[in-house]
Amino acid sequence: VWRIGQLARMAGVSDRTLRHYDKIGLLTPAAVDRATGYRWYGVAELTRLDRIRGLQRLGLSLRQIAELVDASGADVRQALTDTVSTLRRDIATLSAAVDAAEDHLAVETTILPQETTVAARRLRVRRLRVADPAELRTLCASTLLTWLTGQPAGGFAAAVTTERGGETLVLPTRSVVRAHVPPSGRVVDTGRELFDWLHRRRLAVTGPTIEEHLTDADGRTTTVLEIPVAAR
Amino acid sequence: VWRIGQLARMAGVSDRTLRHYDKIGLLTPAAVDRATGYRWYGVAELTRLDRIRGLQRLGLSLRQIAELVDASGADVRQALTDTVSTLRRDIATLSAAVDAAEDHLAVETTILPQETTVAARRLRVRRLRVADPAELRTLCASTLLTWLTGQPAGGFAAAVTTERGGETLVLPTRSVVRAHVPPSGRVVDTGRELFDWLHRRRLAVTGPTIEEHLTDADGRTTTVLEIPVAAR
DNA sequence: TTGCTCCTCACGTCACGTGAGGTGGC
DNA sequence: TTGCTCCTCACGTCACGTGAGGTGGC
Repeated sequence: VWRIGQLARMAGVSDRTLRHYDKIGLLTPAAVDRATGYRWYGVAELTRLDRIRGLQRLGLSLRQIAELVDASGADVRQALTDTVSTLRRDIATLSAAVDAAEDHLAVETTILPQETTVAARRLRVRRLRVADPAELRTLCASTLLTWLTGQPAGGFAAAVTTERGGETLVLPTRSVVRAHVPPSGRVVDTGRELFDWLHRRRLAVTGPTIEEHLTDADGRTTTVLEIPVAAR
Repeated sequence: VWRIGQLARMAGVSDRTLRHYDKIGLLTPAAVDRATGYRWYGVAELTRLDRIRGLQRLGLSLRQIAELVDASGADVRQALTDTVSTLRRDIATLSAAVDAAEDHLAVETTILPQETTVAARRLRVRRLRVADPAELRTLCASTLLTWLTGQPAGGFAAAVTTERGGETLVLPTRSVVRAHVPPSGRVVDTGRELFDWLHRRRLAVTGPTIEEHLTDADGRTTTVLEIPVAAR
């Protein structure tokens, strides 16, 4: 009684959508002209299409809808409960991106810190005290630890890894925030930006900052900062 | 200096991800062994990968990142501003689905109303007054109009379409809420559920409800209710 | 020799949009 | 004859995940 375009206009969908539903077996025309391939739809198909679109507005996928379109209200409820959880997770993921983007827009920085969990780690270190941040550059071990919770000011505790002697330091599995020092950047500046980043997110420093110096065969070098944190 | 699996572990991504970035030209290995095809990565690639992942956490697509990974902070800001808008729209879409789903879960109903805008429409009608909703069934025109803002109680105004005579009624382009009467349902019950639905969303009725009776060649029939609305 | 790691295809995901190239009905 | 509508492929979208089938290095 209706051709594909008429049904499409009535229901507010595209004809391509109806062909897609036909292809996946979700909405089969009442009849198909053998000679021309024209699809013909009736009231039953309009009703079914309205239900399909209604369920889709509730966030269900076509795969779920295919199982639910002829099911009971109870089955729909069950599926909806699951779907709402999924949707909330998706929203949380997008919201996290928006928050991170707006923070980055607001703060004139180039670092892009990452929150992650790292495995336990055992280090052999030699402890020392540093009077001024400039001294750190002279130490320049591959792995350098500092006990700071913000801007270095006055003397502070530090440690460098060592082959023999020293003491063994065990860092447990922990949440950390990690950032690379940009190619053009200085470690102290990056450290400051990173502490600022933590403060804006109300994260507390829970242990030593690790400063890892990496060098490859081409002599290229980079520095990674890693601060253990906990929500405050 | 590092093989694909080592870089992957350092950066917290899968080796498959690194092969994907190689394929799309986003992150090319420092060297590839001609004989074995093994990919080798150095510090420059680690730095680049960290930036790629950082930009990804801000919601940028790999296509955008490919253009921005070597760009200035200003270019990144511009792209982020655009992306935040897109992300907000996506969040709004998902939130609308969650809201609709939770409403449906809360309310023990089978209708799945749809908000849409419809074009202007011209009808030739004969007006009448109805004493009781039961009379509507006896009128049973293909298009029936009622002036109600909630449950029918006592007499109310109505109209039916007519071939000749009567008056011309012009309905302007308008926002409407539309719902199908379920196969097993009664029109009056569906009307009540639909008015409840409007009230929960704080929508006001702004004109006559249209009750459209559709019949096809197989004699199957359905009824569609359409109420013009405005935000309150 | 045995694990572990690496390699290259190539399909699948989700719901269609968008041509390309051709035909039916008024 | 001219629009309008319909048809069937078939690729593209997004960022990889997941086998299948085979090989390199300790």
